[in-house]
Amino acid sequence: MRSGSRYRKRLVLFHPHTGRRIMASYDIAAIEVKWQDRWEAAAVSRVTEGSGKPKFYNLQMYPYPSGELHMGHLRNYTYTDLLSRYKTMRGYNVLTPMGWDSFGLPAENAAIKTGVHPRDFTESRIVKMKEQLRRLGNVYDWDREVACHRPDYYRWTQWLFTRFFNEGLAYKKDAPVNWCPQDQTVLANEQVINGECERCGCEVVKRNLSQWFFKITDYAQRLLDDLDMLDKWPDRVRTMQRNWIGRSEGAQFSMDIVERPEVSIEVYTTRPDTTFGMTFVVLAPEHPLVAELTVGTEYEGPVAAFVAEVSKVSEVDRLAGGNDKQGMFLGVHATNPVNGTRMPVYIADYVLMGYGTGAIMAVPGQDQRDWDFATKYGIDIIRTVEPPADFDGEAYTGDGIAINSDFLNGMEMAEAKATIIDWFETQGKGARTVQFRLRDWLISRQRYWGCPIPIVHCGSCGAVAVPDDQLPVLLPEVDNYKPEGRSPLAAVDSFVNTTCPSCGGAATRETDTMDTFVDSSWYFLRYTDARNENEAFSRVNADYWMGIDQYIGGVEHAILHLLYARFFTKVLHDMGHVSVEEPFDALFTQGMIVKDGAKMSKSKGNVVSPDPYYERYGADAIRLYELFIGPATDDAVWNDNGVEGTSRFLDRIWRMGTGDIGTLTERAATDADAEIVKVVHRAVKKVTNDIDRFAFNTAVAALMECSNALASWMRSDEGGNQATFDEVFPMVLLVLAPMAPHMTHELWERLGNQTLLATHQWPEWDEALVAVASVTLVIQVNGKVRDRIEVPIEISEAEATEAALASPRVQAILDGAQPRKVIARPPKIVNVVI
RNA sequence: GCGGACGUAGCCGAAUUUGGUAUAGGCGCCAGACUUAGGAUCUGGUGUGCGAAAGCACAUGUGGGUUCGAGUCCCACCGUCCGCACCA
Repeated sequence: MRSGSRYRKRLVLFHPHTGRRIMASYDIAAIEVKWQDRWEAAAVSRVTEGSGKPKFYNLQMYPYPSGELHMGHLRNYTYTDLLSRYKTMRGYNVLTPMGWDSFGLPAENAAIKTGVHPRDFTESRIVKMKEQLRRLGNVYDWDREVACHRPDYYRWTQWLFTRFFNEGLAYKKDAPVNWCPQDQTVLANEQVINGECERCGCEVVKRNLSQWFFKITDYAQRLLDDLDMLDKWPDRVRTMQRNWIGRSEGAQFSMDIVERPEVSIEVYTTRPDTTFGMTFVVLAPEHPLVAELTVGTEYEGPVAAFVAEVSKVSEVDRLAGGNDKQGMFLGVHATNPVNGTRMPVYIADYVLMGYGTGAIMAVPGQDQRDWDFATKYGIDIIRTVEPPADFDGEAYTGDGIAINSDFLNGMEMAEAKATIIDWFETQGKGARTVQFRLRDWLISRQRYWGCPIPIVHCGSCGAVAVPDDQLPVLLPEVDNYKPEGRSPLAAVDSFVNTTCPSCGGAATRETDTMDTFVDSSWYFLRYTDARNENEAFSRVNADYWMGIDQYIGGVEHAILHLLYARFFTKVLHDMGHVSVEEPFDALFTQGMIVKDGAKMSKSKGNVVSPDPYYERYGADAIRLYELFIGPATDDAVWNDNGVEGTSRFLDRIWRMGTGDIGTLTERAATDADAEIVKVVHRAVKKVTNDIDRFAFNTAVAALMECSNALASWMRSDEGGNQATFDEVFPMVLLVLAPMAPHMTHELWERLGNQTLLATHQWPEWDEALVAVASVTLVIQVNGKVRDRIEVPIEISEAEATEAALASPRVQAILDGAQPRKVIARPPKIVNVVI
């Protein structure tokens, strides 16, 4: 890219001979600052709940305050501001707040490196980020700013935690959890991607630790069911959530152990119809019965060794084994409840303790995993579903007729399932059950820069919630931020040692902090009442603004944040704090900006800073290119020349508005004048419809086309009509304003308007002008375009046919012959078939 | 492996509603104008092949199909991306 401001350069350039200023120009920097000040002074985005207008809650996912915005980030911010300004002009009471997801590891890691307090680090970056958002021209209701690291916010995060705790929705338990050795903290399942830490990418290991969980599984069914209501969400995101929740229906039943009559094994299966085909039983290596069944036997030693071996292997490697399944016989047998068959009991690495009962009935005939294991260890295989005649696979998992299954024989899968479950239930041996893949949300973290968990551990009272009047539990100052397997808070004696709020005895504080996804699970509610000192938010305000009419963010949160926030909203609904059950009525997931084949990121070194573009082209041109770069849903490749293009377009609008293009005269309107009015009305309609469907790239294209037409009209020999220009040019400015607010505001003012453009109403188009009187009728012969004629739009089928056949081109091809068939679809097309 | 999305000029992309003018708009490129100069601005051109032109033929990943007509619908394949991945 070239350096130096084009606009500044133009300001000093004049034609050397004529003295005429040869370049339309304006001091873009001065105009930007001027209007940013005006918007602030006019408080265009400060809203109250008491407006008579319909409300519109416009929200983007609040960002981590990194301090450095790059072109990839700006796309998102441009969309939000565009929508904010557009909806305001459309007459809505628009809430567009902004805040900071300001707890988290970057600030803490910086503190470890440089010693600067995470709070100071974070606050300074917030200041920088706000400057950058202002520079882009974005307007927010800053009176509602929230930052989750500030005590006036996390006080209420803690308050919410204690509500969850009191309801039994927050609990502490010992469990094998995901431990990230790099970040020295535990992670939620949702934060482990293919066995790796979502943040740092290093391999996660399992550790048995006592951790805090939120009981999101209590809400699994509702979280699943209500996805159906979210019809303004991308299907993709809903599907991902459905899969993550992972509901399955089946049966649970127990089996007696032949050698140990006092012991029975519970199994869960989604294929109870295949129970007659069960030839062995498998326990997960971590299953509690493993030790019990082998203690004192010859199997005890080898099995213990095997279990130790398996637990050493990371989950990734364990799953990476694919078809090579490792297992071991336990020396005992189980009885198949449906036919009394005696079957060996194994442990195997392919059965997971965390799902179902941690034990399975193995049916190799109908399950490929069981097939693999059975063939490896020489176990019987019985088919109980008749495979299709042409089936040449191993296990057959599809639907079919039950065979070798006694009273199920001849039934199809669904009927067989229902029948056997009824049988289990009447025999009292088992029951119909539902399983979810979703696990409870692990929220404790062994890190400093997060919200302290407001719990006191008392020797006699157990875990006690910190009472409301003692909130917030402030983050203590620490000497060392470095995590060493436990929270840095644990090293602060004055923090740890306290008294029990319940009995007054000596007690210790919980030293873990919360996952930052807890903070972000309710911030949108705080925005509705951000300065409330007595409550997290008032129900009146929350009910006025919720649900969020448009939520914009990255698809990377499809499961994490979006699932947690839905969970929180449902809990708060159930507690009576808010009426809605779903927070986000409409969700839009925008694509990323890609450069050199990767998402822009500091670590990849492919970040494009907006600074030089601000210098040379200004905020409006950047915004416009962010909109124009491609479909909003798709990833887009950054093109250094793109801003040049949108800048040229803006420049043309500017020169048109300041009389530097063509001529305008006072005269009676001509056909060309009438036509340009139509062109503008059509553009207004298209821009409006395109914004409504998030097709910003085509909205910009429509305006470019419109401005090209305007310029040609003004440059034509007869020039443009002043009255016509005065009628249509402001319309163009108005619809361009949400995209390029600075320049349009300036021109709007220079055209003599007293009112602020930002609060002016959106222009209406006249359908009569949008409608076309005549169209091009395409005449095809055998599907190939052979002629085009102008016809009135209301042309009849007969007239169109006649006109087509009268075409000299068609006549020439027909050469006197009769067409076999004529298909007329007036006024668009006639196809003559010969 | 399973599921989903996508594949259009040199590049990014358009073709909304119901199958009906494929390639809008931008970038880039070529030529010209104004110029001491142009990296500004303006004018014209720009899918491929044949042709002086009119025009003709061929082009939406590949191959089939449905249809008067397919970028759009159906089938198979190739490629790219995303999600899930021993969840019983």
